[in-house]
Amino acid sequence: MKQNRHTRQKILEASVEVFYERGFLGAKVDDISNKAGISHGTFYIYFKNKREVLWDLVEQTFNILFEITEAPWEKGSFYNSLEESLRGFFYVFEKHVKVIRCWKEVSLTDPAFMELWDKLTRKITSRIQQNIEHLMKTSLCRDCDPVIVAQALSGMVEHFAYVVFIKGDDYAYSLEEVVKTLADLWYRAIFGHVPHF
Amino acid sequence: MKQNRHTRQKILEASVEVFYERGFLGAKVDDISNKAGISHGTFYIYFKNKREVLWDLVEQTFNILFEITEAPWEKGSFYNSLEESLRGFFYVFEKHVKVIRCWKEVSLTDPAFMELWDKLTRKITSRIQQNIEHLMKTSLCRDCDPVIVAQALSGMVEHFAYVVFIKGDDYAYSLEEVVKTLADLWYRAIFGHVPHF
Amino acid sequence: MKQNRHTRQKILEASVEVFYERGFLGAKVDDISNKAGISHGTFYIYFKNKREVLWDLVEQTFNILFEITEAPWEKGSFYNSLEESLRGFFYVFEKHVKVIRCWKEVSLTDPAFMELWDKLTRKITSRIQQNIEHLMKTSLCRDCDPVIVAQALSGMVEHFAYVVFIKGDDYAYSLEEVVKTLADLWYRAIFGHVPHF
Amino acid sequence: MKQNRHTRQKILEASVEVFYERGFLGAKVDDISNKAGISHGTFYIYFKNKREVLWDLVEQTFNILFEITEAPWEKGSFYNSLEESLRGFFYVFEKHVKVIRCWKEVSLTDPAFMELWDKLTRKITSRIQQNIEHLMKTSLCRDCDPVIVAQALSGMVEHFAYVVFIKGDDYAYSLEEVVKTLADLWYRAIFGHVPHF
DNA sequence: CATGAATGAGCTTTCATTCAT
DNA sequence: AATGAATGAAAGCTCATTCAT
Repeated sequence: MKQNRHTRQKILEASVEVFYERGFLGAKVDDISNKAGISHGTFYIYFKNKREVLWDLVEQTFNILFEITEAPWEKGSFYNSLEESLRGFFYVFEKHVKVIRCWKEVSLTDPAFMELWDKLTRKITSRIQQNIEHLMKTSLCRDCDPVIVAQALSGMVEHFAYVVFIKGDDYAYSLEEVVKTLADLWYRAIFGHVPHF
Repeated sequence: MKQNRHTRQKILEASVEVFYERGFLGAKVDDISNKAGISHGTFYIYFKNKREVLWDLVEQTFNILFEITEAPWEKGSFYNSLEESLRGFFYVFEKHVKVIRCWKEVSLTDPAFMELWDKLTRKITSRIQQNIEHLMKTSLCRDCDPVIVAQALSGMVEHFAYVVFIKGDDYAYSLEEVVKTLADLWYRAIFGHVPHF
Repeated sequence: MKQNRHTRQKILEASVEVFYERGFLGAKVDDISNKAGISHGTFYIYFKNKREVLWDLVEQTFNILFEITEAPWEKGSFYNSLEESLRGFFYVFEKHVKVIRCWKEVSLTDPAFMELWDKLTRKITSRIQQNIEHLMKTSLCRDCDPVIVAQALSGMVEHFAYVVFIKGDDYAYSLEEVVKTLADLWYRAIFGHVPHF
Repeated sequence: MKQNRHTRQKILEASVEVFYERGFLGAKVDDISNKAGISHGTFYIYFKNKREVLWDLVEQTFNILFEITEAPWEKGSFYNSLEESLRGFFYVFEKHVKVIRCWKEVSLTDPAFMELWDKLTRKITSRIQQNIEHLMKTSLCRDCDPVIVAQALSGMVEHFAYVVFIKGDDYAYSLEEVVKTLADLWYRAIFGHVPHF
């Protein structure tokens, strides 16, 4: 039973690497079992096929990401909360970037994965949107379509995470500086003036 | 000869659709030739394999996108230029979104496609970056790392284009409103105050 | 009509070269029509397929080789006749070596070609055999199985022709010396003593 | 593991037959796997393609043939040694004739196979050549170009082996008589007189 | 006659999946 | 549970041959 769980874990870990190196469609079950140090046939005891493996990985990632979006917004200033949120997002994104990349790859053709991604995205953007709507009500924020703004700002961050963690761009970004700059851009984009700390 | 060009064109057009529906790796040459209304063998008269077809499509798209980034920045106000640029970008992106999606899919595993995408991205962000650096010199813009800002803002737009044109989100965005909102966000993010028209 | 014959000839000539370069099975009709400077379809006006082309070439070669084996044995000494025969054989073999090589290649799997080659071989060896039998009757030749001897000696010559003309061995053979040496070997093998000129 | 070796062996054995029946280029992997009693896919577990199968077979044959040319020349009389050598050669040749035929077929178009054949041929002829040169020094042999003679005599034997084992000529040769006759021809060709036993 | 685009049968090769051990 | 040899469906690709112009 312990062995069981251990082997399953080995397959999951190996899959992350193989999916990342070759892409989901390019990954062969053989690559995975080799990397996991198990025989080809053993793979099929634990998973029906490689899609099930990815589904498992993606569900784990989904749950973690979904959870952090529910973390209560920090009490302090909006700017500090924003910065903290971004820092947290980048931290989790980095840890799961290999799975996320694969998730998005498969979403292009597999509706179930797409659905899950959308669910997460909707959660995130709707939260930002609510925040903006709240700020608009209290007149702190410029008037604009909160849906579009939420989409745009979350997109900006997600896109940046991709660039930083996946492409490993020539320009070596200091993560702290990125967080600070993105928070600045976000803040100003909404409030339309420079924050006074 | 005329027939020639016609068949080649039919293959290219069919490929765009098949690649979009099934993804590049999921697309079979048979699907393409069926959709193009030609026999299996004919495909191979015109292209070595499906990668060559995508390369052809991507090169066309690259050239168009590369060209529009060289269009001189409009004389008028910065805000108007920005809006016009975004409008132009969305227009072209929409026309080529199917190829672009595939391009990015393949870039995950094929360095040549990645290289071409990077070349485009670098061109776009470096242009934005120069613009920001110029604005910073004339003190119109807040002090910040121009590289990160360029990356973030172009990412915001690119990401939005994806959402609008590929996912066809439930929320039916008015393109004009999107352009206006993104221009606003962009403008405020840089200048840190509301534009006076 | 003249055009006709001319085109046919071009195909035959091109085929010889292509068959030689790529082997019969490796030769594509496209290679032949390209080398002949005609269109792909034109080939099929003149020949049913590439086998027919080779058959035509082989028949020509067969007729020439068959004919020279009927040339009357020279009046003079046996040794001189032998030398002259070998010289003649090498001369013709060189001119037709490309076709012959292909002929033998195809004979491995195509009975008709094999049959034709055998017919030639039987003719040649039976002639040698008769010669030997005649010499044996007149007691000039050592006693031995004329069939085996004929086979062996003709084989020796044919094999050498292959080496000289096809492989282009490192060792640059002087054709005259080869003829002389082979005639010597042949002569001594039969008569069992050195010839007195 | 035992199964493993067994299947590989079955493929090799089936290949010999199929290559012989259809020629190398005419042989289909399907023919081989059918004859071996395995599925199509299994073939590719053991060999990359049919060329690799032939290469394996040819290497085995090469090693055996190469080895026997290194067998020390028998102590006794030259004639007896010669006879024994020819007998040995015919014996091995017969066992491997199917592979040899294929080897020569492929050599026409595949340089690697040609190279290996040449290596063998050079070894054989150079050994004969040395033998002749030695005999010439001790004045036992007539003066002649040892290279040409070696080439010619080895060619005579090789050619005969082909005729006897591949074509299965109408004339049923007694192998013993062939060996004796070829030894006679060889001996007299070199020494120029009849041997006294 | 000449053309060359189009065809499709036929072959090669890969790899997810099964199953006897 | 674990193994890994065997399977065969599903692509990929080639090229001899046809046929409308």
